[in-house]
Amino acid sequence: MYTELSHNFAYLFEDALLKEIETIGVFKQFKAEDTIIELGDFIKSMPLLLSGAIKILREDENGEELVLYYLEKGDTCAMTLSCCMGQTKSKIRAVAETDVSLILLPKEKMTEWLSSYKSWQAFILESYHNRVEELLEAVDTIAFLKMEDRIFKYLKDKAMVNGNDELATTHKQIAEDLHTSRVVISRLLKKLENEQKIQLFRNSIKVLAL
DNA sequence: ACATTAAGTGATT
DNA sequence: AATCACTTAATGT
Repeated sequence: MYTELSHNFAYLFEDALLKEIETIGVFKQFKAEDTIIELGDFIKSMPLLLSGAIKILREDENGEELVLYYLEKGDTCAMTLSCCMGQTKSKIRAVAETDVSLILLPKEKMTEWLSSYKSWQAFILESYHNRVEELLEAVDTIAFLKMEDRIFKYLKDKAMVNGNDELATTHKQIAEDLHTSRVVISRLLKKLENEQKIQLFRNSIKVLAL
């Protein structure tokens, strides 16, 4: 675990902190599609992403959902940060996009290290900054982009975090992620295919214009 | 052979 | 962009 840890975080944290993370952190793995955080969960520890990607979704009481952004290696979850501070329930759902490995750190440590490690403080602030930026981008996408552009952006993002331009997904799933109907997705995907931007197959889509 | 799920399409709002 | 209604194609049992 230490090798994986230092591989991802050595440039961020000093040795003493890496050692602490190594002894205190709990290594965990998830398979693709596994739910990592459910809506309403109490957060008692914060994750450091070592590998894979996590999809962050907003969801209402009816199970209607909407993808906000993805987390990748070296990231941590901003929701976790604010939940650890305020003792509140999670307002988002986190689902493993790919196979994921991460380290869980108890929330007491995360606040304790804020004062004891400069590098930790910088990392937390930087993470907050990045998450806010991503949230704003998500808002812009929903507010200002037409559905057709949203789909294409979604496909590109998905290809990016998966490291694969062949996406194993269905029109129905895309519709759920973007919170629209399947028929709309099918139509616009067909249009994108005619524009030579993607190729459609049953249960998969190949993104051409990356 | 039959049922189920994924995807394509015209018409309407 | 959403919804309805219907068709076609692929896949599972």
